[in-house]
Amino acid sequence: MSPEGPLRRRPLQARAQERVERILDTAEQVFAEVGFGSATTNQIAQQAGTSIGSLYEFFPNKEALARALAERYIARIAPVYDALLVDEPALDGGELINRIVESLDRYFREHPGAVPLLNGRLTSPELVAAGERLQGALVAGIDRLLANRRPDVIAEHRVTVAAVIAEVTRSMLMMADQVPLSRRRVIVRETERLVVGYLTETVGDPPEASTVGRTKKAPRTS
Amino acid sequence: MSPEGPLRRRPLQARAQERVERILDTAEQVFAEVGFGSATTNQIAQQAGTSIGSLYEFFPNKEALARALAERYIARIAPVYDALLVDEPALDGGELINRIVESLDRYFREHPGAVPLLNGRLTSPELVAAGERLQGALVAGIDRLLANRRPDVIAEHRVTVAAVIAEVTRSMLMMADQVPLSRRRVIVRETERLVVGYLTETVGDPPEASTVGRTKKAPRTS
DNA sequence: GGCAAAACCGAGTAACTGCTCGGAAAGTCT
DNA sequence: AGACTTTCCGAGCAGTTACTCGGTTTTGCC
Repeated sequence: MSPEGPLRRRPLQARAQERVERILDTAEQVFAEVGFGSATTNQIAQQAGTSIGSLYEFFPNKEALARALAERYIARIAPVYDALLVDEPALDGGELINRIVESLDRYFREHPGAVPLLNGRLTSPELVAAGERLQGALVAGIDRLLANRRPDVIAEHRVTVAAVIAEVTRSMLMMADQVPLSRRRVIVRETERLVVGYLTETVGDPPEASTVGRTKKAPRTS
Repeated sequence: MSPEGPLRRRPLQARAQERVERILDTAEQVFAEVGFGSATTNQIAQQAGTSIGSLYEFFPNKEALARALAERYIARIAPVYDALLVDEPALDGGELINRIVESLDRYFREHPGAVPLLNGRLTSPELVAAGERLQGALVAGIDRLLANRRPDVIAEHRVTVAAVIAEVTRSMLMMADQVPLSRRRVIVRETERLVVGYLTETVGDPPEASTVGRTKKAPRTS
């Protein structure tokens, strides 16, 4: 689709590869700080401890920086998403939710660089698109899990529920990322409650394994 | 706090006032499209059908555009928030939630210009700060409502719950804003379910009016 | 060591940016 | 109409930006 790849020339030597990584790290940070538009390539190069010449040796232009950054994000995070979204029959619904939410939280805690991709504050269209693709993968994965566990729910409703869960999880985790660590745990737990409560309310699915006798129906809101 | 107001000179004649409004409208649009950093004052002026000279006649600099925009947002939306957050004893919990969510949704539908303030995609620090102030008001308001209705919940937990509800509502409404109108209604209804389900799960509060005898406690998860 | 390819550098350039300024035009008042 | 204020304009200035290019240094290989 894109006329040219993000890299003008592929770095062959280890030194150059490290340099490219360092440039991307810095770009990530600077973009997050001042936005894509206000970020300057000169500053990025300098802050990365290299020269603009070297930067442009590998990246054809400023936008390519964002594109390469997006690709790096996706490459790093995609496996995590995939692993997250395989069903594990041993777990009940609530435990499954806990696993998903907490795994995502742990990932973002350990890789804070991936946060900007989902917090919506990005300005480069490339990065925004990458974030949306990722979120789409999360929706699809949750939808698959739901289909597995709740074949009775009709597909149309199911995809809505999946989208809601994905969005809420994303938004809450981004919120958790902006508070001190002690509070972060609280928010993560609230996220789990939120999703569980929502599922109970919509799909009538209690987090416990099977029906325990409580036959409370979801309210008819017509 | 701010050394100078956002306007260099206040427009006195009607023509000038309209011009200022048109400049702000355009700035809003351009900021949303390309971000604050990449937006150029020349382009904003031209797209607003005026000249840079006129733009700088009223706005001392580019940042002042963002500041004025933020003030306009706040001035427009604050009354809505205030009206939203007064308790109405006639309504039960679920109805109250519905009122809040649907009023907010209606406001954003009728005033799409206010959306950027809360969707997090803004780049100017001024606008981000304004959005956060607004969100803070929502949290405080919900907290007040909760305190009214549920004096048994301890304050610390209550403010957490309020923050979660505010964040989730915000995030869902922003999501609703990006889909076609028919789907939008669906998302709004899901938002209500989400909040109701969450309240049931955490505070043990059913949307119905008062205690009906069920003394189910909030789950002890520690 | 010799040599070619890869990597690195940073002063320089063309283009663009935010913003000014002097003057023309439109509005208001008497 | 005349005088004064407000509004409008856009060429142009000083500073900045993305990006180039010629040359130097480093690396890999014989």
